[in-house]
Amino acid sequence: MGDVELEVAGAEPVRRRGPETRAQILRVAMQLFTDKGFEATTTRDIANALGMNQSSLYYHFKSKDAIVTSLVEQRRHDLDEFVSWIRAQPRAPGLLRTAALRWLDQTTPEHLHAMRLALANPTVQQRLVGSDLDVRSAFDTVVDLFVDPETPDTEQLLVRMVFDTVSAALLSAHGTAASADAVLAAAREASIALTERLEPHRATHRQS
Amino acid sequence: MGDVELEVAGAEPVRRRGPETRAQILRVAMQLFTDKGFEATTTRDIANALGMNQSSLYYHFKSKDAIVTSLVEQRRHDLDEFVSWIRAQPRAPGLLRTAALRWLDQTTPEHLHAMRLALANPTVQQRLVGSDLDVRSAFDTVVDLFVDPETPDTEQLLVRMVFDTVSAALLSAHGTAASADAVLAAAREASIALTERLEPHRATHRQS
DNA sequence: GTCTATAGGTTGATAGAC
DNA sequence: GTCTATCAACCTATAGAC
Repeated sequence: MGDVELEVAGAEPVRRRGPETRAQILRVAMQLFTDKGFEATTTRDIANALGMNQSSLYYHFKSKDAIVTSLVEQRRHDLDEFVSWIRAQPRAPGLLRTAALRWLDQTTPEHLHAMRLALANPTVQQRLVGSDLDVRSAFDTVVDLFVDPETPDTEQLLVRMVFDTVSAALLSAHGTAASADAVLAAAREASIALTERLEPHRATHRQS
Repeated sequence: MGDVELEVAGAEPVRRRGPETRAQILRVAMQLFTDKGFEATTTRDIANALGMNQSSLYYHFKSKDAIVTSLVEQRRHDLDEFVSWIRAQPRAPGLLRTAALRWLDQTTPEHLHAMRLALANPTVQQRLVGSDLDVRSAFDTVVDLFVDPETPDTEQLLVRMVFDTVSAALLSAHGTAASADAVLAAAREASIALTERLEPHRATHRQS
């Protein structure tokens, strides 16, 4: 394989490493895991990108798994906050769109990185199913707010898709020159279009 | 890791293997690559699922890579057919939706399997970029029919998303009990909702 | 904190008998 | 066609010096 030794930090192998080596490892690992995938990225790759020895990583993390895990934790935390917020909202017509748009508004560039990482590593996510870091299970509770057991499967799925428009946009944008802003704007349009279909009775008043 | 030795064929390790061993290998490999990912699936996994020896695979395929490659080829072929069809269509208003729905109509269960495989193995797809089997490049030519260089990035991305609704639906459906039909129905709804936004002047006449 | 050295375990692939 | 045997390569992780 043409292993082209991806440039990671923007600079050469990081020469001067600040006091927060741990954070730098995470930054580099995030990039490599996203570009080459978790399994295809070796601990040597990460260490080399930082100009350090492979074994030195193990002073900061107890295993390769602990590195991804740490990366996922942050994302799971943000998600939990969103879930709390939405559970606290009164159920009102139009809440689906309101919630979806809020989810989009609070999506930072870091969130986008995290989503790219998740998209690039489905196996890692799958391995975390059932654990504290299971991302999908958090969304389940959100979806349940808008759906009851009698709701047709197709509609249940559409509700999920409303909250997954950012991932969908990232998927379609992959390999193109689309900016982060374009991705978010497209996701917003998609969320609006989908909710329009799920909550057609609108366009009149907006709740404060 | 709790390697639970996934049941693949529905039956125990395939006892009687027909004359088309090659096809069986492909079937099993498709399933394993989708469930565990290409890198995490060993040639031993594949062989065991078929009740044969690891080295025997190399009589039918020259390498592990050749197995995935063969899997991707079929999908690329179907895509090319769709591209030819759409290029032959006259450009008319509403073509975007017409094309998207046709794309959905011709989506067979096998296509869904192939898309699941692709979603589960982003790294494999990336490795194929630029080659004959690059799937995304085929879509580029489709998207170009509906977009010119001056089109805003956001709209370009939305057009891509119109053709990616099946992948998006599969992504959201992952881990749920949604059937293939529900996935396709949701994808259809999404395509309609998105094209409604991109081609708002409709709902009047439909071209024959 | 970072290094050298190395253990211990897999993995993809080949050689050759049957 | 399938098997046994085997290998070289590579990877994660640990031990211990500095």
